[in-house]
Amino acid sequence: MKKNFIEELKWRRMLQDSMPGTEEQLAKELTKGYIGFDPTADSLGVGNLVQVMTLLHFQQAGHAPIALIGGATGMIGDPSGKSQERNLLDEELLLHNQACQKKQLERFLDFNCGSQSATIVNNYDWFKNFGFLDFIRDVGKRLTVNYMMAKDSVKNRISGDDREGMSFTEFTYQLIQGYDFYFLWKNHGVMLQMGGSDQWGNITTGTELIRRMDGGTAFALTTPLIKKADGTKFGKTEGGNIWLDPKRTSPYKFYQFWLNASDSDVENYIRIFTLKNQEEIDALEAEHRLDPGRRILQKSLAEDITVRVHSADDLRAAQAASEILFGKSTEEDLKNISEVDFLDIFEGVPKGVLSKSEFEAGLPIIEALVKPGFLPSNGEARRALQENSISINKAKVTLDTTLNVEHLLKGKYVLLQRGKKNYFVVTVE
RNA sequence: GGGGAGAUACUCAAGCGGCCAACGAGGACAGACUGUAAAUCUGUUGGUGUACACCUUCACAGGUUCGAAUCCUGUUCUCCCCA
Repeated sequence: MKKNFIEELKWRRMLQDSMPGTEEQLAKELTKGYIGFDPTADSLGVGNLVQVMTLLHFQQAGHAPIALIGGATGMIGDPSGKSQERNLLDEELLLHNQACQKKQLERFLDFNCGSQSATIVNNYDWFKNFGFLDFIRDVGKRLTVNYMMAKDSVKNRISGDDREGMSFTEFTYQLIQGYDFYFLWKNHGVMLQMGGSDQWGNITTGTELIRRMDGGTAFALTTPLIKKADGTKFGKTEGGNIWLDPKRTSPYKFYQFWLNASDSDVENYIRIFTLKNQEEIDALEAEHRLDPGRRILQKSLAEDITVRVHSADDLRAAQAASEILFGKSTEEDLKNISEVDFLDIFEGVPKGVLSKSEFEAGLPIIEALVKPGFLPSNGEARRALQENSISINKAKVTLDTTLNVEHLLKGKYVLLQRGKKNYFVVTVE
């Protein structure tokens, strides 16, 4: 039985807004719908995952999803939600990024299931030979500047307190994106564009163009922007973005990111980022409330999504690593694991080197912290020690500690740690 | 082109010529408490030595002074108003 797309999004809290008639259109026939992705990086981030999941639900509801890679629009930069002009990207980089993102999308969407198969298009294909004069004549003529100025993305940039002004290039962005929709509608029969709620203005420019150029009808649907309870931006940590690419964000960090979701956020996340159905989620939430400390929801969220994005093996490794790093493990446990496991667990952890000779002579703790590059200065190291925040091989140490060969794990590693979460592996050679 | 305001550490933002490594707020980090949370409390937040010390910092370059983030000159940049 096919799911009802709109209903599905609603209970998952993924529906912000849709144009009248959208639901009827979807009920009527197999519909093609698309979402645009920005190829500004060679990997999608967790922020993009909302859109990926939207496409996945769309496909599961019996429709055909299209991912549009914004090769052309990426060169311009979407002004929505930004107060500063974007740096432009060159063509070669865009193509590389696009190829990488495509691979990631393939992990979610089914690209080979007949009429519902997912497809990927690149708007660079139809823009690269579209001349400027042709464009302003055929497209630019259709919309008034007044209409374009009324969009929030533009208004915020030319008025408002922290306005920065905006270049003509960015001003035309909505026309380019609008034309994408027209092009897909005209040539591929695409009836629906979806996106985050910040895209509403750009999407409706598309439906407006379709109406004015060909008198056609098309639909729009947006998902809410994910907000965290503390008001900070979703998908970013102090360390930067959380990416799907394991080379950028290790599966361990990825797992930890979800596991660390706050109680107030996780109820949204589990609806949005997993395919668990309503009953499963209700049951998990009930269990979670009985004992929030066990973090049932966070765990099942993190497991589900880590397996989907990475693999079951990566999940196991991440869990094992978490157990060692955060569980009640001791120096004994560290000594007992194999070298392979050790390296595996600390794969994503920063590393440094010390020479064997100075180690054998006995190394004052401060030097051991600073020399390999774990802490930036002696003062910092001293402070950290006074705070009682430094551990060697999971055991707290004090200022007067001296490191020697007895501290070595497997004969050549030392695990430095500041606080609960900051680890550093020193290799002695 | 004319006039005005400004440039201080991660960010915002105080700073009578000496008591300024520089108030305060936010952020970040750590400790206690916890659930690897939230909230709360506490501490830290230029470098070296740790004791009062010394060194490098308040856009840049000079100058005045026993002494300058603080005064003067020039340079660069930013913002605002008028044309």
